[in-house]
Parts: sequence; C-alpha cells; structure tokens
Amino acid sequence: MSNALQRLRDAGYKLTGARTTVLRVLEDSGGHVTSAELLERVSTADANIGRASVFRALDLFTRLAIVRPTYGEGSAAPIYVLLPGGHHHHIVCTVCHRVIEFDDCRLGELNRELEARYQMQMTGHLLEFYGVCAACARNVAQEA
Amino acid sequence: MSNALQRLRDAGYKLTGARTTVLRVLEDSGGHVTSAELLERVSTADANIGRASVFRALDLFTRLAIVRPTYGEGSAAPIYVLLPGGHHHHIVCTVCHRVIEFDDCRLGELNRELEARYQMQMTGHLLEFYGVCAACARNVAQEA
DNA sequence: TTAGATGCAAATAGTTTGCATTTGT
DNA sequence: ACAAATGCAAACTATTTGCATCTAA
Repeated sequence: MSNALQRLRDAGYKLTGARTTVLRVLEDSGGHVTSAELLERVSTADANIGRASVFRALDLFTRLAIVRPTYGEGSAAPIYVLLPGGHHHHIVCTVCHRVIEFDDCRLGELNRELEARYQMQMTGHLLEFYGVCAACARNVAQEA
Repeated sequence: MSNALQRLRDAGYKLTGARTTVLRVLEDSGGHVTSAELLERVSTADANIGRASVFRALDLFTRLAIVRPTYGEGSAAPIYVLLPGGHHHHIVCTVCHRVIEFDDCRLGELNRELEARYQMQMTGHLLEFYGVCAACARNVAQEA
C-alpha cells in the first residue's frame, strides 16, 4: 500500500474508492495536475465518482500534506503537486508557465531548526523558484 | 520610488494610479493578503478603482515576481505574498492555517546552480514549510 | 498624440453545500 | 451496526472579458 494511503489510514480516515482513485490518478499523472485535468481523469477512471468527492479528497490530502495546491496560470486554476516524502521542488517560468522539476535536499537542517524554534511538527515543504526560461527570454528580446 | 515600481517601469509598463495603489496596499498590509482583503482595502483607498484592475495588477505583479499567490484555506482564496528582494519564506499550519514568516537565505547558491543548469534567469523564489502548530497538535491529541 | 490601462457590468469558471444514500471498518 | 463518506445538483464565490473611455509617457 502506498505511503500516502498508509498516512490516511493512520490518521483515522477511511480508505474509500474515491480517495484511492484520486490518489492513483495523481500518481499516474506524475504528481502534477490542474484540478480540471484531475476531475477529467478521475471521471474517466470511474464515472461514478462525483466532482465534490474529488475536491473533498484534495482538501483532506492537503491537510495531511500528501499534496499541495499551487498557482499555475493567472489567479485561478490551481496545480496539485504530490509531496512524496513530504517535499517537492520546482522552477516555474513566469511568462510561459512551464514547470521544471528538480531534486534538492539541502533543507533538512533548516527544517529541524524551524521545528525547534517554532514548536511545529513539520510534515513537508514546497520550494518554488520563479524566472524566465531561455525561450521566453529570446521572445521578450525580439519584441523589444 | 519603491523597488517594485522601478521594476514595473523598467519592464516598460505604465505607473498608473491603480497599480501604485495596489502595490501600496500590499506593502501596508505586511505583504500578506487574501484577494478579498486586498479588494476591500484598495476600494477603501480609492473607490474609483475597479475589481478588474486589481486582478490585472496582481497578474502583472506575479509575472514580474513582485508578488506570488499562494493557497490559504481550502482550494479557493489565494493569499498574495510580496517577494521583497525576490523571495519569501513561511510556515503554514495545515490545520488552522496560521502563517509564521521567517527569514532565510541559504538558497543563494542553489539559485545560481539552477540558473546555470536550466538556462533560467531567476527572479525569485518562495519556500513554504507545512506542519502542525503546537496548539493544533494539542487539540488533535485531545480529540483522540 | 496615442498605445496602453482603466472601470463597469455581464459572463464564466471553479468550488462548496445540503441531504438522502451508500460504504468501510 | 453505524459513523463516515459519497453523489448529485443547486447555490456560491471568485475571477475574467468586452468595450468605450481615460491617461501616462
């Protein structure tokens, strides 16, 4: 059983069809989906699952730090990111919104320091870098 | 003139009343507001400014990495965070959604490495830690 | 002077809720 | 058995768009 399902159960939540399907779709999508894509794929996987349950599952997963919503384009349209092992890191081009994922793990010490300083029990973190990708930089240069 | 206004002008955008007001309200709010609060405060500051212009300004600021929307409670209701000097760091309690801000600056080197590796011109970053605060941990313990 | 930005109000997306029914434990 | 979770569809909220007007450069 996946680590996330284990966490769900340990926290006292039921392992329902809707929840396991949403989780599987998230994993199959590379851990990076908009809510619209997610709704569509979940519906394809099992047409009986309602939108509301997908949102309820995402809410729950967010509280358990299994997943994290983050802003994609504009202000609407969140992207849901899996936090396997509790963390995730990526770079977003603020012009074309392309996302590059990268591994990193230099935050362990900072994590421990913050837990001690603020009396928090950390469950994960998300690190986003913003910038302009090479392609967009060229376009901007051309326009100018 | 604020650094952000300078960036706006340098990128070739006009320094309009709506934009400067939105920016000032953001700064006066400690660089941490929901869109609802922002709309209200901007409207108080200058009743002639329309909602649309506030959203358009936020969009622009996001592209310029002056600001970053991040998820507060549930899936709706973004919080806009100023990225002074291009970055910001905080801890969110995933239960009560309280936010603790902290300073940090150990990401400079990683930033440079990523710029080189992915040919990106970085404009900033956001680091969020998730966890359960002491108060919420107590509540959960009581319930169980 | 004039391209770019604005304000308005209507249109659109996206998310949440209430409640009867089903399901995991 | 029974509390918890679901599915549905309607209600809501938040954001975006089109267009005539205004304004910073």
